[in-house]
Amino acid sequence: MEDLSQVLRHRREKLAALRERGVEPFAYNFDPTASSLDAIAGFEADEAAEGLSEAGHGTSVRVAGRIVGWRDMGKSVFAHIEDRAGRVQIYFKKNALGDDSFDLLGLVDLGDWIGTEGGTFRTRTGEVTVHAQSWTLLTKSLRPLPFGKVETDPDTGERIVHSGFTDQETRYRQRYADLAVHPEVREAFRTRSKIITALRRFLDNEGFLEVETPVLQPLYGGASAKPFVTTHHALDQTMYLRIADELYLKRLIVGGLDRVYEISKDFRNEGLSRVHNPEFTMLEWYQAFSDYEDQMALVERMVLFVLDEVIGSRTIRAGGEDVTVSTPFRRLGLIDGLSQALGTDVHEMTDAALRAKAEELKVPDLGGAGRGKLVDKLFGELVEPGLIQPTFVIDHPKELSPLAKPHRNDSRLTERFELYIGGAEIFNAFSELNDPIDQRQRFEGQAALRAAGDDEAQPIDDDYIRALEYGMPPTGGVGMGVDRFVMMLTGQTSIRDVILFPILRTEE
RNA sequence: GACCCGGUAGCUCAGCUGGCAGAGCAACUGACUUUUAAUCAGUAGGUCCUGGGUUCGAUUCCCAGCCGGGUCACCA
Repeated sequence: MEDLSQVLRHRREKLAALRERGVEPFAYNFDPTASSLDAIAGFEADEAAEGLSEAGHGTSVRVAGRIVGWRDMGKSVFAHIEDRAGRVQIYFKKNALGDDSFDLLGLVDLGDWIGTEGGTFRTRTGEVTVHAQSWTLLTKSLRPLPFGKVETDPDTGERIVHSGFTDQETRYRQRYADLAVHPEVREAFRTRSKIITALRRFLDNEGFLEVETPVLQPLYGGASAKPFVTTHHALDQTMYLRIADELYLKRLIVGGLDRVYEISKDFRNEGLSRVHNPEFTMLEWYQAFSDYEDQMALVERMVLFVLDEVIGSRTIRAGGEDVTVSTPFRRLGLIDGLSQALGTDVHEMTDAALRAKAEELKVPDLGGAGRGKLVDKLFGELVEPGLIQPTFVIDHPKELSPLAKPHRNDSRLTERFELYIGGAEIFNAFSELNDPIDQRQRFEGQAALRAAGDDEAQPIDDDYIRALEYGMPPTGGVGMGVDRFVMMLTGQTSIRDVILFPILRTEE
């Protein structure tokens, strides 16, 4: 006999007892006629139409679900089952089921899946309930789920959970158990799915084509990040998991697919945090003939569309404040914002003065940061945390943006924006650099940084240059961190709460 | 990577200054045919994260490690 804990042993014993009595504990199928909530709604409709039987029963239903509540009264049992729609109470009565069927209920546990059929009725306390005429075990659960006791506050109707399942580590490692006992977690991931569907619908309506580009790439690019590296054996070739989709999508613009988007898993070999998971979901789109101004307008429409379609409110909880989203979003030049914060025109400051300011503020990890990086660090320190209301931060220094087009009015800057909401960066976009000669120079600048030890500088992609040489029309492009977008819309504060299976160290 | 907090029954947690390991819920046995945190009576259940050390004796103190959470750093 396996060395099982007492609770697991009891379940195995019940499994054996079921088989002894000729019951298959792992059934093959069941055919419900209604969801839990449909069963309740059906009864209420019958009741309103005065269509109940003399016994007070509505239409008979077949429902199936996981047992989440069990109150044994001796010769009757009240249980709750839960399915995708919600929960409904089942009433098992000995003289309605017969002795054999009723006695088998003794081998049922919380967490088992069952199907049942019967008429619906309203109990003395008013709850619409299925009066079981028959029931069947669909799956025996051999491991107890960590259900809390659920109480409904009689005054407020609020759901109070006692002794619930709260250990973060176990909830992430055993997401199946977390989902099984937490309807609100299931709901959060349904919302995530709806948000992604809404994003797709929005872009489809705008005439974009959804495409798929390589996850395994011979050369990575499109962002500054360390990649995961692997080997393809047959080709005997080093491959990288993509860190961004950008360069492949822009190749498609060159090819004449002039509005494309991709929703992808990207991978960055970096640390984990509340807002970083090494594997994360990115949405990128590229639109020919548009610039970053056009894309700011598109992003505004997109955010409102998703809020209206999915959340049903334009007020969300972000960065610890209620944020009411209204367009147009505020625009703030990165240099202007920093100049205001410093009380000095940044353009007038020497590199040494910027560095001195950064050191004064104890900005960490300055290293050999150049002017652009200093400006960016100072902005991040002084301005970013206050960007709670939706704000486009625009016109970043050139050296920070090797794939962005030079600003039409200021060659030191690029046409770029990042959208901040709740203090978090969620969108990043440019007027895309399409001059292949300039692009090669930018790549070479990156190569120099790389040679100087910056392992996140972007490698030179000759094939991408070749594509640009054929001619890429003026193009606006946007990248969005989907996980962070979902966090923002749903008020979650950890990225792990919007990713079903976040990365954790392996057990043992 | 640094710092702080945590790891005890299936779950949620208590365990004082080192002295036989505790509760609630879940489980098990019994009672109960409209209950809903059902109720009542009883029973069982432990690698106190791991490995060392100190001690007559360690869940407790010390050291090292593992795993998680948080903060910071990194990640434009």
